Amino acid sequence: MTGAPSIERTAGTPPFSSSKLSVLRKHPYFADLEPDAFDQLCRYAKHVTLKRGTTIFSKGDPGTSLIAVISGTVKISISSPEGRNAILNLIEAGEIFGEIALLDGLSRTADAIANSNCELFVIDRREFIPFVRSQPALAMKFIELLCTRLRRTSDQVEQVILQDLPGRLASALLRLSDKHKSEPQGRTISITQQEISEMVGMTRESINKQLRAWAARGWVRLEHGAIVVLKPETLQALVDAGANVGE
Amino acid sequence: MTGAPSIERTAGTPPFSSSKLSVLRKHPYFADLEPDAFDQLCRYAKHVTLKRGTTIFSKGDPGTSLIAVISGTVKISISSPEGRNAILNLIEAGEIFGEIALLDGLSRTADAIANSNCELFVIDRREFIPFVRSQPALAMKFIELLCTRLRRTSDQVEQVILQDLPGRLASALLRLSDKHKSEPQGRTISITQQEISEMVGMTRESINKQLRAWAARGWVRLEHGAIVVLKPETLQALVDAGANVGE
DNA sequence: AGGCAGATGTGAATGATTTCACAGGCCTGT
DNA sequence: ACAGGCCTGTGAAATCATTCACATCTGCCT
Repeated sequence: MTGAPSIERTAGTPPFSSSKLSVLRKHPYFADLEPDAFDQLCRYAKHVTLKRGTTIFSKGDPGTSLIAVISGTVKISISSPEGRNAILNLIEAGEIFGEIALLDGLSRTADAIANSNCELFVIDRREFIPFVRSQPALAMKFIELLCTRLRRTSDQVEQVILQDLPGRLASALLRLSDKHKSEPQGRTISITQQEISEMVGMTRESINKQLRAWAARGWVRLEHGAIVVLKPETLQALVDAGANVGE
Repeated sequence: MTGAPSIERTAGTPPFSSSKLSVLRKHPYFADLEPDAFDQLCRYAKHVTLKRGTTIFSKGDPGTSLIAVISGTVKISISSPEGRNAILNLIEAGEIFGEIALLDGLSRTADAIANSNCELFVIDRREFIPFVRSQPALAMKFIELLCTRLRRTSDQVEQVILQDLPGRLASALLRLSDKHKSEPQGRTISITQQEISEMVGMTRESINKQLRAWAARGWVRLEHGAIVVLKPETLQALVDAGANVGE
């Protein structure tokens, strides 16, 4: 919604603090990469900081870069002509996105928007492709990444087609809470009900009513801008059952 | 629904007629592979023939093989506990499937069932993985394949969430008819309405009513077990509009 | 402290799809 | 040639989710 040009064409900030790299270093995509290779990769990257709401790229843009999130979260979404929109994924610190267009050279399949203030690393295709050739292990890493994405997206199709509102909502909550389960705040998910509704593909009102019904039974607790999953097993059972078995 | 064991564990038929390979050879995945490499790949393959309805593998199975379709079509689908099921893809002669589990070594994400009598080539992971290492270009091919699949699946999510029945049906018809547009029978799609309903994720009855409405306007023609798309541009316009603009 | 923007909570009316219950048609196997 | 099994066609009733129209509530900015 901003009139700003795509991030990919703005000037980068060549030097960057190496401490920021630890977020990436820890992540599975890069963890078992040789130190040299990793450093070289970082040398190619542009460091970018941007404010919540900034468009990073839009569906249909020629996509020539891979982007890593250093801090903040990025929303991958699609919107219809009538203004409805669907959130396909939320990318958090340490994760990367934009790999499809990078790898096949075609246009971006969705919009990417900063969902909070963000710091990113942007790696251009021109520098990246030759680099991959010099590091065959990296190609394998990307194959794994693509497989993971494909599994996740297939799952989404499955759920949207086969499950009803309770099932879809439950599995969205479980997926989101699993992402953070090892962290101090436990199973608290920081997200608005509006955002959940766009991930699940149903209206905010419907989501709200379902969440309150579950809150009344003690399965979740609702906070302002957050949801705490209290009974993950119960929600999981709901997903496995496939439909309203006492929603 | 058959009690037969998974295809992957049945004995193959080592020798096979080389003429059958031309179906594969023509396809983009293998077209620009060196002849030697291609021949070697085929030597690893088991040739299997099976009848309509046979289960090739099921969701959750350990997936250790890549499968190429020589003739017939294979249905990739998922079913819910209540018996609803969703068709994710139809694989036709010359195409391959099962690559996700092959590449990441995890379990199969969906069921694969012979949708007609089929001839297949089955390549085992044990033989395949070393082969990929000896042919780095092949890894790139698989990255492309995965990207294609990911684009297609993302599109599906987008449509199921953002489009209504007419939009989803129209785009399913267009996708199916595009696959065969270069063939003699033109835009005739051989498929039952039941199958379409499972691809689109709505009931057969709803699909039937919509199709008849379009047939009355001359946008499609319905035959027994087939649909002819007469006005692809009109259907495309319907998809682009995003919703009922005179469905 | 005031006020606005974004987030949440609710009910009634509306609308889209599903469910259910059939009927006829077409093809295939025997 | 006939029987049974998939396909297709249709309408009425029931269900689920959306839309619409508000009322709070919270936090933040000034």
